Amino acid sequence: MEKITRDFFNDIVINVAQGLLGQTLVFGSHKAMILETEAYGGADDPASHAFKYTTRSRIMFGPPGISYVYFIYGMYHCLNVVTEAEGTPSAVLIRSMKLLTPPYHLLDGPGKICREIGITKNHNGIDLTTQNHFYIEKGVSITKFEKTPRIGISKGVDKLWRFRCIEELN
DNA sequence: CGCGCGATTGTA
DNA sequence: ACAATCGCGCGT
Repeated sequence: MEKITRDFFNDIVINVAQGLLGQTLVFGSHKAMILETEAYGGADDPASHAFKYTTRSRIMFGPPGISYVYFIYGMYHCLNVVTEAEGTPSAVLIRSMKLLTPPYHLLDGPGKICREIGITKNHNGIDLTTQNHFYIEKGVSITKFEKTPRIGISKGVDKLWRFRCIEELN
């Protein structure tokens, strides 16, 4: 299959968030189709970790195509992919996927995704465009998806930056 | 160094 | 509606 290149991620974050729907995440022996994403920006987005530059968010200020994995609520990890040019902070949070490898079920929620396939902070800062065990490959074309406010945030609720496939959800 | 909170989830 | 659970970010 065809690995997605840096050019794809070097685009405005909402384009990448939409474009990732239907693509396939490869992580070791696991494969899964991306069904739901959220876009997070920089100084213009108070909901984003990159609203300010910190030791944690600095990865979002770096080059596109790099993984951003953070630990939250004392027990969950969340997987993102950095987008836009270096110096323009943004990332796409992967919220739900359908496993294409056993046990083939729906991974509905960013914490569940990382728990099930074993993504941790050890996988933070990895260049997904140069790896052979952790990358995103071209999947199916998605036409029907909805745009809604992002989940679990208190600021920036006005932005419709959550993208979710309408079918495929079973 | 101490403290409050969070891009979540499972249970009640 | 709420507890679990702890690293991060910020103030002192």
